[in-house]
Amino acid sequence: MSSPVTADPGRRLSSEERREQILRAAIAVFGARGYVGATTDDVAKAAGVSQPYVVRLFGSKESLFLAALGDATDELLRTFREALASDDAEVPIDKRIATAYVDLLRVRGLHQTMSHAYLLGSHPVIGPAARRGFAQVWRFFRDEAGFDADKARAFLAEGMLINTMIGLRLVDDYGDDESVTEMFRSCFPSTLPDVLTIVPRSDDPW
Amino acid sequence: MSSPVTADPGRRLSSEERREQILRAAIAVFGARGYVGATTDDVAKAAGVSQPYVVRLFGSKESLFLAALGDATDELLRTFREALASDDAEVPIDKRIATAYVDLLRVRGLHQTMSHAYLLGSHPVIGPAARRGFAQVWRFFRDEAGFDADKARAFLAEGMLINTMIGLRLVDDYGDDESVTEMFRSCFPSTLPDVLTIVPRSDDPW
DNA sequence: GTCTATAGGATGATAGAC
DNA sequence: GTCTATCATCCTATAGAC
Repeated sequence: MSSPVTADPGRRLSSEERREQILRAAIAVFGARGYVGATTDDVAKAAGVSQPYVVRLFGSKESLFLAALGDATDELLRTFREALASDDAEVPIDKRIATAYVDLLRVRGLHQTMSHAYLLGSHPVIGPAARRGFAQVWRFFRDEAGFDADKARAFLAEGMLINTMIGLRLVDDYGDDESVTEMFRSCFPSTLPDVLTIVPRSDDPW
Repeated sequence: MSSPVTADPGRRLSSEERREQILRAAIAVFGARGYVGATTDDVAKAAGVSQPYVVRLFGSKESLFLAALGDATDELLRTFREALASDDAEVPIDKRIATAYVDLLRVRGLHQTMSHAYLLGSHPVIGPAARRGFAQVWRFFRDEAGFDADKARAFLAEGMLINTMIGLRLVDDYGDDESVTEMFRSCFPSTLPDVLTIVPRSDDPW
């Protein structure tokens, strides 16, 4: 089936295992449909559980989204820190972080769940959480990676553009000309191996 | 009241005038809440008309969103072309376009309506429209402004970062430290006059 | 730990009057 | 050109059994 993260739907798991599983599904589903557009039933189906159980475990759709956003942000920062720590003298720091960011596309919906949150700044609950998460990333670049403000800004900007191209599902549907292909290529350095195999397509609902 | 675009709510207007008025409201509302999150009643209230009338004029919520997206994209390109044409030798092309982009923040929700659309790539109707609109902007940079691919990409990236900071409503609520203030400043060159007066705040619902 | 059944509240769209 | 009234659908959340 099309569920992105289902693992042995029939089994009885610990609450902790289920949480993880549902969070994965939530990131995929929220990423594709957004906070309001995604239903708790979408998430439940993707995780292979019932809709009321999702609500039961997380309390509300809002809490579920906050948990998914927190999880995505944590995973992003963890991956960045790994890239920073892997003291590969061959490859400069910024290059390693950029590669890590693109590799993270394997986690379906991660970039887009964050992007959706970043667009909801006027939401009374999600807004503040989104601002906190975004600030965490900024501080990583400044304090941990050692970028100056300009470098950090440029880096973040490229990241937001990547998120946009991913959200647009730009890969296989580029209207009536080739300029979009050029655009897409110029965003993903050709040195990166299999980008095209991990980028979500327009016919992929999640 | 809080309606962003209400003009003489009681008057009887031509269909064309009403369309314009409702489109303005739709851009503001969709920008703040997203395609799914915004209701046709939100738009109606912001425009000072009844909810069924909004649906009547545009056929459906989906068509209304497509119209709003098209309108926003048109206005963006028109503004860019104006900036390009104003042959001000003092200021280089890219600087003029950047300034025009920031000035467009006066049109509430314009940047964010586009950003929301760009996140809905897997939507069967909105996805293709969003890809077309984005490609139009890319082609403007390449074919009309004369940027090379690298320059166009960098420019687009900075734009997406600006959209993000606007969507986050980052201006007046920056959590627990000053790093966010720094981040915000580094995105908006201080040469720009009154950015802070036209940027939407976190307590502004639209 | 997990499900079925369902209440209750929006919300998009239609019918029809003025 | 514009409104009021209303239907039908969808969706979150709760109740309660196993």
